[in-house]
Amino acid sequence: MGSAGSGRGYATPMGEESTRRILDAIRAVPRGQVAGYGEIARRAGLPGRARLVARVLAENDDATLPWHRVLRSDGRIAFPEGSRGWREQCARLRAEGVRVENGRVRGQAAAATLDERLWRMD
DNA sequence: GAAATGACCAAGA
DNA sequence: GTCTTGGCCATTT
Repeated sequence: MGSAGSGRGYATPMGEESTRRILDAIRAVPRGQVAGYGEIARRAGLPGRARLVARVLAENDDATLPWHRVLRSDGRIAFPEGSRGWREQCARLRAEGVRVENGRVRGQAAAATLDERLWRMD
């Protein structure tokens, strides 16, 4: 593949390639299911870069992106309780049939199941 | 160029 | 169950 960037080898310092993959992975989450940052990062080909996923979400402008389906590994919402995004995510998850209890999502099993169900690499 | 920050994660107490 | 520590990486100051 041609170097999209100028002669500098890493002209693409994880700008669009990784970001695009992360967004793609998030979009791959089915409705009513949830995934963790680590899972998304791993699926995007960036193991250990969960923080990058968080940053991408914070910068994203896509209303069609199911960002509300992305939670912490504990199954908790990443936003501070009472915050705008917190309530938004909570409401949206509930609307999709996800059981949310006081900011905590009951469905860790769902996330684990997701791994087997959606991205199972035979 | 170094320090601080951030929608994080795993392990230990 | 909760809190703390160390570690990750990219952007900002």
